[in-house]
Amino acid sequence: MTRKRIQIKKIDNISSRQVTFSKRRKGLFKKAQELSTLCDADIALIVFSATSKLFDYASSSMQQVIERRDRHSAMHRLDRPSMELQIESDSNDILRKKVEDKNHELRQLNGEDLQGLTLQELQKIEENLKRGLTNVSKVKDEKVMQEISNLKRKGLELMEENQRLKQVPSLIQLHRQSSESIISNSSNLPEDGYSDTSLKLGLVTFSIQ
Amino acid sequence: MTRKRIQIKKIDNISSRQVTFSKRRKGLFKKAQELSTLCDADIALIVFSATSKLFDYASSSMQQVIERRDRHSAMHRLDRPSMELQIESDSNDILRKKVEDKNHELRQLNGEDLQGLTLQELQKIEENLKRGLTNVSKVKDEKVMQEISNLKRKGLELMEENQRLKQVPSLIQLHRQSSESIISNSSNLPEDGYSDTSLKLGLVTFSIQ
DNA sequence: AACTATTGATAAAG
DNA sequence: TCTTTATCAATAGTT
Repeated sequence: MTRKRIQIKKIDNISSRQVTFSKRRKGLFKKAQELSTLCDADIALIVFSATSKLFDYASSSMQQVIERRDRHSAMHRLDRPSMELQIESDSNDILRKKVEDKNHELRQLNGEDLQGLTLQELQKIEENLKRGLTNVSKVKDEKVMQEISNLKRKGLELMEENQRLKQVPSLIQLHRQSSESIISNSSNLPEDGYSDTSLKLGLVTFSIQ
Repeated sequence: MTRKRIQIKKIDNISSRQVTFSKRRKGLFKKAQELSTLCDADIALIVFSATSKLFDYASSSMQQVIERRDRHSAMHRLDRPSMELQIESDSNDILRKKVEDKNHELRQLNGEDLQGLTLQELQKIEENLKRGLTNVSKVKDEKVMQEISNLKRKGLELMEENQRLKQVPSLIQLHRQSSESIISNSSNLPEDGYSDTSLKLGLVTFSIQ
């Protein structure tokens, strides 16, 4: 694919075959991961080199993808599949079906997989979405209003606290003036007030989320 | 990779995600085959689309590659948790959990079970619903417009049919006047026209759904 | 392992 | 989906 176009047939030269294997293997795994990420696909890739080295990748879990494929093949084949796995996971299949059904429902609520639905069905989904949106918006708005009133209340409390604190320094001065020896004791009240304020500031910060 | 570089993250737009999936899937399978041919590698590739469609490729046989990998893993596992646990990862309990999670998600999209969510989480759900609603409405509107144009076309056809039928009675009268004995015979043509019309009316009713 | 000329893959648009 | 086109990405051959 570059300096010169190459034919897609086994590379004779061993070392260049190995080099090409390294380069292309890297590219292949990258592409697999990209496809998985971009398109939300579930992918498993297994590569054995000519020298029997194993390289593999799975977007979720290898075992899971392989089992999923086994089930898929079994479901879509009317002849005789290897029934070992089928017996083993019979009850699971029902649950898997449920999960897939729910996923399908969720995708439809996101506007996917809608082809083939009747106008009635589409309208039903649309109505459900509108109802859900109304409900969610209502809850959200309530929470917003609650947050706002919380913040306002806390703001008010802080302002009141500040007012009180502004009056404290003069109090200290009064104490100082009246008795120099009691300074260490008289600081009890002001310090309590201060730590209480910082606690409230902490609450505000926390509740903003 | 082309008109513009893209980020490797899930593609939001549904249709372009599907288009990209088709293109890249094709490319990925081609690369896998090329690597297998060029470097004599044994390769298995399994891809499930987001809609659970299966695509797979194996240079030899899928089962063979998978078994080879199992053997390989078995030989090289120094810490493997005895793959029973891996299979177990999809057992009933986990699947039940998945079903319940999906149900919870669906309820939340309907505006239930929202207490305890943060403002951010609520907003995220709200956004998802809006996006879904937009997508669903778009599909529905397209379908509505299609239905309308279908009905218009059928209406036109019926009008044309009516025009033709209106000209038939005079034809009958002409026949009556010329020969009283042929009345039963001459009614063949008009009756065919009539039954054809009612068939079309039936189709219209049917297609309104 | 690095480089780079070239082909290949593909995003966007129709 | 298919085609076309402009670009970006992968990589064959080379050092």
